[in-house]
Amino acid sequence: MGRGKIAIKRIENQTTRQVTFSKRRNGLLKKTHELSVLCDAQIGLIVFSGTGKLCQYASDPFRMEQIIERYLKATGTRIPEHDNREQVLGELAVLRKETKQLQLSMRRYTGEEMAAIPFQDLEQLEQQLERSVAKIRDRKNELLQQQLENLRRKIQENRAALEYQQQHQAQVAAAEAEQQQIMQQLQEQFPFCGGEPSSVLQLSTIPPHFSPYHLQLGQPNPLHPPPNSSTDL
Amino acid sequence: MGRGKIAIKRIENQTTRQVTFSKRRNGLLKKTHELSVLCDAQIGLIVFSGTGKLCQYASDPFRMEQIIERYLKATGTRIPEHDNREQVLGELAVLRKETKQLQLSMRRYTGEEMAAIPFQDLEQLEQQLERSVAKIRDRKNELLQQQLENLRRKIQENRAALEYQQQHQAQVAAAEAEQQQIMQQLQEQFPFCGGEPSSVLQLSTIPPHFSPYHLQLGQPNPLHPPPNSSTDL
DNA sequence: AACTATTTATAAGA
DNA sequence: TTCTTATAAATAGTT
Repeated sequence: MGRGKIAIKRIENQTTRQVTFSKRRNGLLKKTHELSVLCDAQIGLIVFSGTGKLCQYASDPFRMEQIIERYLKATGTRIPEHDNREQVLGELAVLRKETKQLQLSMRRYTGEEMAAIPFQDLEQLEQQLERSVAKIRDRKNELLQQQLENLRRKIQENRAALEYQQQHQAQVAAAEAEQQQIMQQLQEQFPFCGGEPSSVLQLSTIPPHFSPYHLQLGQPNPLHPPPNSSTDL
Repeated sequence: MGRGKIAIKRIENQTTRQVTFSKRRNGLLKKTHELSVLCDAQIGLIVFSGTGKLCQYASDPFRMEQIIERYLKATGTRIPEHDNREQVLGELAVLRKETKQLQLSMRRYTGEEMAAIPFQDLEQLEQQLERSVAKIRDRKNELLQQQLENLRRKIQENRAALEYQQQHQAQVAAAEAEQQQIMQQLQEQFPFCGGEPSSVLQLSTIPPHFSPYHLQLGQPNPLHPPPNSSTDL
């Protein structure tokens, strides 16, 4: 059809080829549509041009995927490597088996389902469980020891702080008593003086090692630990 | 084209529709082929007739699957439910998780990997294991009891058989002795007779309760158990 | 893209 | 389905 007849073989002239492609592609789409409408057919058409451009037709209420799906189903074809299907199914099988095995093991470890286990295996299982229990007891002991150690240390710290405080109070009391005594002696020797001694005199009566710089509250002095601090409980 | 022009809408007459389908389908296939050859295009055509029959065209060096594959790749489409893909992947995820969990449980039951378990859980685990061990011991006992019972029964059977045999032998011996005695007496009283007595006389000397019908070899008589059969061992 | 001479497709009938 | 054939439609080559 046309001014001349042409042979059905690749058109060598690129321009002519592209023009013809354009014209005939439209014709093909039109014919495809007409067939699907006139005869109630489900049609999918996929065209990749020589330059790689895609053009498609799918008869109306459907989409190309549905038609492809129906095609694959009808022909029993699978798109290879469209997914890693085989691989996934393989892993699934392996996992199913593994899970089943594990569940069985667990049931044996919890003492269910023993009817099928022969005596020898029961013996082994028992021994394994005994070993597990032993390990768990060890671990429990370990934890208990740690906790104990923690408590012990805290108690020690508390005691050290307490003892230091007590010692301090005693020394303060001693200092106060000494001061009282001195003041009393002063009053006896100099009854004409007022009740308050000079601050200079008062300060000099406190022993020099009680200056604030020697106090380390809350932390026992590691060089001079209080007595009985390291052996009991 | 043809004797008359027709509107592009579904042909209601079924025969006409099928005839038209056949003609136009051929035309479409021809046009498709021509386009693919003339213009070097990759074309896939899928046609399902109104009656469900499939007809297809794929431009030559290719097969339909390749064209579909290229199409899917080009459009980034996935065929939904082309398999139970989602379902499979879902199961895979679940199984992976389950297996991991089971492996962890197993490791705990075998006493590995306890570093992360708090004391309370260790306690529980220990108790569970103790219960398992108890169950296994029960089961072992059960099996041992069964075995014991089997042995006991066999011994009993053996003893019964043995006793019967002994008793039988004793009675046979007694009968033989009796017979000897009778024969001796006979010979003393009738020295003229030959050494062999009649078979009738011989048979009559065996007690009647030793007929074969009373023998039940291999199964002790439950109504008359042999002495000492139920308390020892 | 539009034109048009010609080829091709096909509707209706057999 | 296939053949026939009048006619509609498609399109090759041209502009």
